[in-house]
Amino acid sequence: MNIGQIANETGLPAKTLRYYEEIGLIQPGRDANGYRVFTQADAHKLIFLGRARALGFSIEECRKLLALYEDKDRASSDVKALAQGHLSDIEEKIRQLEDMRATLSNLVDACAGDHRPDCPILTGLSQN
Amino acid sequence: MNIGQIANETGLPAKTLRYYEEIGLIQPGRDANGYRVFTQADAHKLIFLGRARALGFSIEECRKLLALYEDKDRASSDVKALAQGHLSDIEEKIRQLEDMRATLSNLVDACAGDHRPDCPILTGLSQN
DNA sequence: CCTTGACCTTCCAGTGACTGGAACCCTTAT
DNA sequence: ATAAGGGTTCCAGTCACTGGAAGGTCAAGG
Repeated sequence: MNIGQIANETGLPAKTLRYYEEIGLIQPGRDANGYRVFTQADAHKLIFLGRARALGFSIEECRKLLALYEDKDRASSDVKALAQGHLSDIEEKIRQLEDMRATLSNLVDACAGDHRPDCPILTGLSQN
Repeated sequence: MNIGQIANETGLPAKTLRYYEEIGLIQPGRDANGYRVFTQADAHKLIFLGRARALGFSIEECRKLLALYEDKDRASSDVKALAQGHLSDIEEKIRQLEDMRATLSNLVDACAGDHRPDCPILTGLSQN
């Protein structure tokens, strides 16, 4: 399959597939005309990658997940540790965003939002 | 004040202050020796910026906030609109992260995490 | 007077994970 | 012959810094 077809099948942009090859996540073959040739195994791998990325795993984490996935002798504890680490990261980010939301929504609620210049949002950002 | 002192006072790294000058957020003066000279007004502005950045406003949003802050004829509705837009972004990000957390924590919970290779996390990422 | 150390300066490169665009090649249909 | 719709490479840009190199400035100590 050519890059366009695999892009369709996996939902990943062709640009991304080229990038993944460049950084060594995938190794598609080449046709006589220089076009990349993707197998069904590549498609499978790419769907795996797409899912992992959608769960917020970094590329390097994806690389490790892929290695574990392909290592039939892995210990599931290794996978679990990686996933739990990432889960902690996500939870930390959620906490930070919730802090921001709390502060910001207080400021927004306090602001009249009319034609007058007085604004608790601005004074909240500048004061104290 | 020199850059080091202002960095101390505002909690922002000197590198960041130079960057903020480069992109036109601040315009410190210069001493005869070429050193940047910061006033108390600069410090005030930088603290404002630091707070806005800590609330997740982008640099461009900060630029607008600063302009509104310095425009004594602004309408508070303009500030509120900006802040509400950002608040929506934050809430959207929280939603996405919570989705990730839900999926990921299901997978993690399903994984035994022992020496055996069977791993619901990997199968969850690869299947269907 | 010289040196040391702590400042400061500029400029360049790298981060992560793509994304856009230019310039060009290949294939098929008209 | 040409046009459309694939594909290729390579370079630049994104965002908000951050690290580092090479060098200038300043105050204190020997």
